Amino acid sequence: MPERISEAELAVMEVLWADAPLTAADVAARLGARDWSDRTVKTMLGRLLAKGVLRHDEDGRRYLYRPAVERATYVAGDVRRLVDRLFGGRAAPLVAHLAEANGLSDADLAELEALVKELRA
Amino acid sequence: MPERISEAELAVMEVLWADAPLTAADVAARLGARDWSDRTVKTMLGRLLAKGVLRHDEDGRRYLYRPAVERATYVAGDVRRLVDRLFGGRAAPLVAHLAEANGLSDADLAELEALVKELRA
DNA sequence: GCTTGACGACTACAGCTGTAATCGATAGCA
DNA sequence: TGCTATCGATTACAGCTGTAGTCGTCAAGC
Repeated sequence: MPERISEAELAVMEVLWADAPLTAADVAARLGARDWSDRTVKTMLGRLLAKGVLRHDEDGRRYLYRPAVERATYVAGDVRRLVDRLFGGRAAPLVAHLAEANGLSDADLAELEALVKELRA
Repeated sequence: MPERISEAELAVMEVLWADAPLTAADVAARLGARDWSDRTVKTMLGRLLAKGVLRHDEDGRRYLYRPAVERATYVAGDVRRLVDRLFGGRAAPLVAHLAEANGLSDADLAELEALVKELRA
């Protein structure tokens, strides 16, 4: 059962995937670009705890937060949802789409060629 | 400005991308698997009209609905959002992820190899 | 010791989403 | 011509999301 993480919640997760454990204040500080009130950050942390994708340990009177799911796990779930929703559950058409949409540079293609070669070996 | 389409709304769009124009009743009939009340289908159609992704023409006392955006356009936008959100805006890491996550079968890899070869030519 | 500031818990509220119900007009059948 | 089934328009309502504000407590400085 892959827990859904919303857009704003994801920003918080990214901070903690990059560095953990952190206090709520630390997280807020590292979300400078978003310019949220620290109240808002607290709300996000609370919701993420409720969803089970964050853990917290007591540190005196406050909490230290850290991810309870790995980024790769979340990413995999999200990609799978996209593939299921829009490409009939098959990855190959998505790759074809990326290629056709000019989403792949020459360098990407070279890299991809090497990757394919390796996987087929 | 790519209009967001929710999960349930997408089901309605898929019906109309597959065959249009259709009446509300037709759409409801083709959503059998979802088993929605036709009220619900009407709500979806109304919201999709408001979002500008559907058009309707009058047909006597009722409407005939058809898409105002192509499926490929919507898919491209959605894929781009995913790539931006989780892969730093670069498509190659997504492809690598798909490969590593065993999302690609042997047949997919063969197909992909041919595709890469063609694109690099 | 008393005050103030930090912290977590709880509450708020509007917009979106899923899932409908109700209302008013009308078209077709009896 | 009057009743009923149908259609679109409007309204409902709970849960999620973005974005906070309020409250009670406790710790640290004065």
